[in-house]
Amino acid sequence: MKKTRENNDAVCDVVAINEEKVIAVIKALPNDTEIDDLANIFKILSDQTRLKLVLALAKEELCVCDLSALIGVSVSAISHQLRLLRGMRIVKNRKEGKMVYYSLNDSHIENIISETLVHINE
Amino acid sequence: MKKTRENNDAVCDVVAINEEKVIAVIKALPNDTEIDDLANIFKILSDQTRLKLVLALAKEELCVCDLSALIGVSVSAISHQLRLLRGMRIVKNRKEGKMVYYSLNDSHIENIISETLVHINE
DNA sequence: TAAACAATTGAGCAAATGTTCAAATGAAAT
DNA sequence: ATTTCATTTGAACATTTGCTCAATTGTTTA
Repeated sequence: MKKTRENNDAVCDVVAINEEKVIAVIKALPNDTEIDDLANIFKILSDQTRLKLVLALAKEELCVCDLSALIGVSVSAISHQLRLLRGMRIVKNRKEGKMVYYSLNDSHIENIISETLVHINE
Repeated sequence: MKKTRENNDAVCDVVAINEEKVIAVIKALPNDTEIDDLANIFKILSDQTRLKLVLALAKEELCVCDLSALIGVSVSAISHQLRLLRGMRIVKNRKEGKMVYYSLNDSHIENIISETLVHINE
């Protein structure tokens, strides 16, 4: 029951259970930047509100107020989430008087979602 | 400055800025279950550790210890995340003595990821 | 049988997340 | 000019998340 340290840590005691395999896999993996980008795209789509925003805007250009009614979430919450989507250049907006109209700025996102829908309905 | 309620809530004061549009979009959206499933898939891929697990297991069957070394996260943390991935049937495992080998249980996931990689490298 | 060890599990904790609330901004209408 | 209203913004808050730590399980080895 020694507890010097390193009891449950990253590296297992066996020097290398499959060092070659591990190294080969590491080399085959996307690089850190790509993995980071991947995770960020999945993260932005992982919230129901944001996902619905993207799905809706893929169909129609809509104002914040409409989006709020459509999704059933407060205008404020919608606005906060739109900000994040704008930050990732997934949506863009256009002002018309008091109103702000949002639309999709990224057709690839639709492909990602439809690919995932295929997966779900398999 | 009336604060009866409903000041900042879901529905804007204008009776229907674009009721038809909104209703049309609602009808065009995936149903609630599908949206929920979509969000859950994106959520499970939105964490770097889990994403790396999936990417690694897409290349090779690996034991928990190897995965821990490969990703650089404690065995315990890896095990916790593998549990979630197992829960979503994204990975499966196989026991061999003390060791547990994990592999991908879902080829669709690879398509989703590669579709997203295309998007990133555009 | 006891010791070793890969893996799992549950509790605890700090950080991140999504919402609400209240106030601010900016454009249109009176 | 003042009011109205769509939208934005920042702070506060509760919840969720992913990790560590310690203990446990189950299998192999001595």
